[in-house]
Amino acid sequence: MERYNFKVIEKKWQTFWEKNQAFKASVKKDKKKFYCLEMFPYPSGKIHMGHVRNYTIGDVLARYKSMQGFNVLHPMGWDSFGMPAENAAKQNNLDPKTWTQQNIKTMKNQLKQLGLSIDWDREISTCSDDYYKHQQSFFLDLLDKGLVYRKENYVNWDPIDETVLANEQVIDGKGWRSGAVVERKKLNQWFFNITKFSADLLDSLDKLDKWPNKVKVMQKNWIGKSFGCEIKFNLKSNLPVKEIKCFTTRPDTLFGFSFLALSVDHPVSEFFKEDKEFIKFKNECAKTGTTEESIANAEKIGFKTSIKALNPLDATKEVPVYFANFVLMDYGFGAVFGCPAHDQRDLDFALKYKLKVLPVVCPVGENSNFKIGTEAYTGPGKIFNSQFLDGLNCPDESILKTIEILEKKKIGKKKINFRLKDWGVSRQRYWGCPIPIAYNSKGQAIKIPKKDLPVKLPENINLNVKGNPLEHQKKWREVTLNGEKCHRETDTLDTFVDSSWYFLRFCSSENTKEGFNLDDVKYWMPVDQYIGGVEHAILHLLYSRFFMRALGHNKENFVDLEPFEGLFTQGMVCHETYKDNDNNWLSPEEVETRDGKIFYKKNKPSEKVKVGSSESMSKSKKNTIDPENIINNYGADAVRFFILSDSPPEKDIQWSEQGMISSYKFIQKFWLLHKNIINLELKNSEKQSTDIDFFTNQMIEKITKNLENFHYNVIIANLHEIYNYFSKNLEKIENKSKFLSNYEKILKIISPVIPHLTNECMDELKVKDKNQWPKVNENFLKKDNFNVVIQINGKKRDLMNFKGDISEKDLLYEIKNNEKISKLLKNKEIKKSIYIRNKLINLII
RNA sequence: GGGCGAAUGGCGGAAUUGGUAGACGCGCACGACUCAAAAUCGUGUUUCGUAAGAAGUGAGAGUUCGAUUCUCUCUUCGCCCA
Repeated sequence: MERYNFKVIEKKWQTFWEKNQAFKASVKKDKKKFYCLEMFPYPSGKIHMGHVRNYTIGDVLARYKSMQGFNVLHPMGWDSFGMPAENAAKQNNLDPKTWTQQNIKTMKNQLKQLGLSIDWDREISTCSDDYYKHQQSFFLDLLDKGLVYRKENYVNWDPIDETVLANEQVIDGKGWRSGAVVERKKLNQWFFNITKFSADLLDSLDKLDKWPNKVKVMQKNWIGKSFGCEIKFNLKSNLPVKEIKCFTTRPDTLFGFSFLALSVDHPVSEFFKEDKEFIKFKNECAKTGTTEESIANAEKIGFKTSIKALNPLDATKEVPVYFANFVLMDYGFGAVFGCPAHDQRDLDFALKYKLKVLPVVCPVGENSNFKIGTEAYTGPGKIFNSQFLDGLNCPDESILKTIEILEKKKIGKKKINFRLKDWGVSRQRYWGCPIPIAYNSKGQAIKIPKKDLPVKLPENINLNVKGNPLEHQKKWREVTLNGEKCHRETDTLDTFVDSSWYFLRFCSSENTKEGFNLDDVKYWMPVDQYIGGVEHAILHLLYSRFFMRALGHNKENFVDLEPFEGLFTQGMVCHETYKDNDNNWLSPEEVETRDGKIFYKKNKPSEKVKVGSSESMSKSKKNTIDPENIINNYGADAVRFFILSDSPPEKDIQWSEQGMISSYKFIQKFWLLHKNIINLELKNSEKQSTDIDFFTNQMIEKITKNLENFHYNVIIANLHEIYNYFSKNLEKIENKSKFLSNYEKILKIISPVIPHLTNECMDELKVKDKNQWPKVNENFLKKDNFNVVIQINGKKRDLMNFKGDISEKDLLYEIKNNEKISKLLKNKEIKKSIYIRNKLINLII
């Protein structure tokens, strides 16, 4: 019998789909739409297994929804600006554009080999000026709306990459790519005013009921709403500044106030800028970094000033004012009041500088002698040592009551504070979207007129220079605006900007005039199902949510503001890691398994290899498997089948060569089964049992349900069940046409997973409506007979087959004839029986 | 330190308005075919026990006729935030 030649057949169908524009999407107002989107890839060279998993999951869904009659939009594009292109181009003396385009070509070809149902006519690439000119236009719109502004700000500066890093690009105080110790530097930066929408971004999370809870919680924490109070502190000093504002969530601990700590960037620091000791201290602080994490882990240090602060509730008490490294200028007011007894950070500081520690919250079971040692008390209790606040229940009553008092005395007011900061979008890099701004001789920022967009990136320039290569492009920088000589902004936009609206662009990717057409967007948006890695849970998703609001801001009837109605975060693809004796990573190709142990393949075949834990595939650990090799060896259907098989899609999956081979065998086996089926020579006897109808309809129901719930790994198990059932029952077939009509339905319901094989099979069967999801025939879901579990005292004792809906009385009668059960019931009285129709009976004796 | 989640055979995992635990696959064992091997096919595979039977879903308790599923306490692991 002929083997299944996946190379020929997969190519055949991929060509067929392309020629027939099988996946081309267009607006059809009378049809219900389904927008299925997977996070678009960065064109880094070749696709990796993570892409295979992501896009297979999306493709199965897109094909299924299309078969269900939805008008499906399933596009793909390239997140093609970013540092890797610039770095690679530097190394290989190439233009980033050339490098990127080559990669796109390679990866597009690889994706096509997977047989994805993508509308390639809508392909976009963020580094193309067709795309970024609209982004520049949006930038100007947002500027007009007051949602973009420029300010001087401290940034995380990566001295190796010579660029500004976002807080989340700083890990343990080091650059996420270079590993360099991050410094603080003051630069003029462009900001998106994301904090304007803090409250809405937070509150709207509740509406996203098709998002994983985990992601919503992460966003919630990130936005970080806290309820508290802003308090005015009077100062005693010979400086002109007489008061300072603080934000606190614990105003009720005000009587435990023993120092005031300011950020080194606080306006008050202006009066110290000549002070050598202060400058030294400030430089010391610069080493701490700016992330909350690095600040939390760093040793708390302070610089004592001669200023005193008065306790706003009792002006007879004064405390020292410090500058401290743990206070951030961009949270609250850059000043915190220290209450060491009830805050660990404040306590560490107070102990170090020998400041007073007065407890004001007394835990239940303690008395007024309660003392604080080296651990702050943050739990509940009763307020004491606090004059008129004494006796209040902490925290519920005490916080509100204190705010009330402070408001009455006009020294404080209720305030809601967010942790979220505005989004700094300036990057000192070449390979990004140019910011459509120029500066005149006075340094004023002037908008590039929309008619002059795009501001194109200069091409083929020398990248091997210090700092931002664009700064060296004298000619490019020159521009005349309103008759005035100006020079262009040389910073480019953070690439997260590119990906914050690409889903809108897909709706009308061919529109050259606007970024998107409002009617198209109204039809296609929101994305019904968005699929991607959980690593984008915060930034990309939050920025995209911001963009919808920013673009829609002041615009009536824009679209529902949430871009992604459904979100699914898939797990990573993992593989064991291997090292040689010198701790160098080894790739899976360099090792082999013999007698359950792992050895070198080549140079030292008798020496064992150190096997490490299984981790997500990464080039640095060399534990990657190249999808292209796998597709070439086993075919796209087999890869799709395997990548869905072993684990639920939301969890990590373990790459397994054995599993891959067994998936390949399944495709081959199924083809043989198919050939056996179509070659059956049977009469159409009337005798055929309805067994196969039951099987088929139950399978349709099961697979439909599993598709709806993303239980794709269970669908693979269902496919095995289907194979097992058909191969075992082939000989029993008596009515071929009935059999084939069931088989047809089966081919359809498995086609989203293995589309090439099933399309070929359906073609041979001359199936007409291949792209239609079969309906369940309810008659074949209800069985005539049921296996009823017989329990005695809750323990399963036997299984008996009865007609459906048999009465309890009849059933008990039948049970008594059961030898096994009657033995157990002998001389016993049945005190009670619980009967669950068609399922179970439990006899209590 | 806080939040969220998870824990089921040798392994990946399945089963939810509380009702047959271990679907399906991998691995393993035995058998068939073969001079032999691979491939393929068949049978078996939670543990203990020859068996009858008993135990069994991280540990312990609770609710219930009945708990992998619900409640509480604990342990371990993962992720996020600090």
